[in-house]
Amino acid sequence: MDLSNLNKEQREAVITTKGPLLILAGAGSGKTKTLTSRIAYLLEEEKVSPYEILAITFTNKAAGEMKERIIDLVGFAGEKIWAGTFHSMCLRILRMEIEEIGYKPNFVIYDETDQQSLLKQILKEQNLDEKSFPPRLVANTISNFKNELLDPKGAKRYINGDFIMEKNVELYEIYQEKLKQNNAVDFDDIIMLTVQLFKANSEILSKYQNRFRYIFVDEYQDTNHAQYTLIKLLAAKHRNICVVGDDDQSIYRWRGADIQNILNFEKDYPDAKIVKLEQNYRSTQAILDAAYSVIKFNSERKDKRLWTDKKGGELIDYFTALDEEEEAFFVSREIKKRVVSGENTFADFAVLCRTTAQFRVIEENFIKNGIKYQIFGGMKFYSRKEIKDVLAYLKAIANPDDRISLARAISTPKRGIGEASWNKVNQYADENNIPITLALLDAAAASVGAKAGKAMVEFAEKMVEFQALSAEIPLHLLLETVLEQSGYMQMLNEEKDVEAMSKKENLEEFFSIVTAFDRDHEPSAENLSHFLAEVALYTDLDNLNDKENTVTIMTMHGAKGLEFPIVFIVGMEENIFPHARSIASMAESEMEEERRLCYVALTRAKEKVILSRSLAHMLYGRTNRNMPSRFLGEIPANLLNDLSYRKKQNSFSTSNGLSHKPIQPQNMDKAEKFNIGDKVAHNKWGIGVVVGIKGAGDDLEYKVAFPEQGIKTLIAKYAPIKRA
DNA sequence: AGCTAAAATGTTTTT
DNA sequence: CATTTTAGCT
Repeated sequence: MDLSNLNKEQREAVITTKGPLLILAGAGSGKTKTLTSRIAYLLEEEKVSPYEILAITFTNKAAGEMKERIIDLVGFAGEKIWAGTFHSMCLRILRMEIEEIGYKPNFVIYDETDQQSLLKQILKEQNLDEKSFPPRLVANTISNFKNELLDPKGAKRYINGDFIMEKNVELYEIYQEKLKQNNAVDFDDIIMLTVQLFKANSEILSKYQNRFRYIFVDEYQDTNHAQYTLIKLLAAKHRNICVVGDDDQSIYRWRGADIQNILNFEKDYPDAKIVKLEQNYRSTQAILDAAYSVIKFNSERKDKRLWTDKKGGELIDYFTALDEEEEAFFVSREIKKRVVSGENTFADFAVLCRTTAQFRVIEENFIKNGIKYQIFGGMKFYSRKEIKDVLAYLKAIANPDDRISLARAISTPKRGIGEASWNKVNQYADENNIPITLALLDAAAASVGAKAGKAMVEFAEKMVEFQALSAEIPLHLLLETVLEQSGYMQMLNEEKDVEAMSKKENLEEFFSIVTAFDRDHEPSAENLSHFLAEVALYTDLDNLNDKENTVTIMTMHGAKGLEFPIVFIVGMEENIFPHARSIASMAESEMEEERRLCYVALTRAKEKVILSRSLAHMLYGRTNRNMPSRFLGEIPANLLNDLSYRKKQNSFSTSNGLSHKPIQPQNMDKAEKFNIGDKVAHNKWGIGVVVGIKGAGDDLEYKVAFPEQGIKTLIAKYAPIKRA
């Protein structure tokens, strides 16, 4: 196999096929290329079967891309490797083996909303009020336990006489029982239960240990204890484990990621080989210098510095706006300028935000300015109300024990069944130890009122019918039947507002997703569960479409592993970035995580970074004023280019009176006048001839004929053209 | 039970 | 400011 396109370190990583290997890969150091080459090398040179390879990536999209690249290198065999996220891999195992630990194979996955509903219900039953036990916090505590592989028993050790913690552990215990009763698992269970399964049954563990002779884990710095243990168990037999990571890019410690996993790799595997990839192929020297100048303020890191052949590069632009509207306008203007001049296309840009709440202003401004964009993160498609409603039906069909989904389905549309009646049937089911569906059919015996009782029986009978259908007819037909016969469609048709219209559109889209699934799956109960699991693990990051010519708007977290020619980072303000919570926490470690996030954001850029902030900021209906982000101050002034037209102004002296002056275009003074027939030189397209002139002043446009590209329309004030 | 209107509350980051 | 939760009414 030809390895000549790899550098020395990359090649070393590729040909070290036996034993533990740690690849410390800096941002943009060709990590994916190295990983895919290494897998291709195993397949081609060492004749390893693709079935023996497990590759764990951070998103399903990354897994798909990795597979594609491997297929490019070695052909169809690449299709057969196991590649996916921790969650998708564990789910695949659980689907086959979960009965071993007392769940049924048709289990469903609870998302945060389902989790929240369950917790609220438990709090009510326990007479604990939500003020002292905010469900969010309880869920968080439980999540932390699970990430540490602590079951309720194990969690007791952490009470230490703390009343709140004691209650939290009690709640955890009940929550876990209820999940099992509902035959449901939450996100963290997916990992924890797989570990429990492996620990409970050595035969099953051996099966997978034997199978996976070669294991890869990407983004190892962001694995938590449960994931770490899982990999350690799986790799124990063959010990051919290759992990890739960068401590400077660890940005998920808030959800349990443990940096020690990467730092202790050498302790876990004393014979580990370590390869460092420090040459950066992505960014210019200016960007790397800026990124380094920020990250070097962290004390909790191994010092290292990326280098590149791409000397120089453009300075980091920096703009101060009056308010977020103007900040968004600035972004639009900069993008438009470069697109109209022909230097870039929309797809070259990303706008990175610290929080999803910042998306809206940007989005609205993009719409106003006709900038095409895609948004990743924020409100997910599958968490929309109408989608969650139909999913509740499907989940209850797949798993009749799922009372959370059943409760949602039974009350949408309204059937005259209220909380009181619902509680009665639940109690009746528990007391007689019968499935909830049977209890519903026997509503009268549960002493539910006549009207509500009749509705319950009707509902339950329908659900039983749907269940029978689910194994026989394709999903899209099942969906259609459910929407019709449950009265859901009728309910939507009666709502005549705009909302209802958009709900219907979303359901249409869901319908086509389901139809697409049907194309390569036979109707069966298993495939319904399979579909629901796919939906549960779906993130819109997986849908990132780089073929569309659009600007990408996303969080900095979402941008991990991606790259763009030009990156905007908006909201460079204290309290936004770094986030107010990490400032308030006083823990230096939280600030260091923000700083790593800044490092990740900066190193996404290939050619240019454009930072911005605004002087006034709206939060909860009040105007706030934030200081410039400390990270701005950490970038040396000689790397920054201040674009602000009011740069001499003090940040706090601009309260009132300042009107929105139009922003002056940067190269106004340079704009030359041309006539038809003049020869002009364009930065990107070379020499062309002016063949048309339209408009005047700021709107002056030239039509220029280029030999290669044909006739292009250029806005005079932005176009990078000179007389030739 | 279920609607409407008033009141309260809240934002990191995500598999 | 938005969105969600609750109280009060029918």
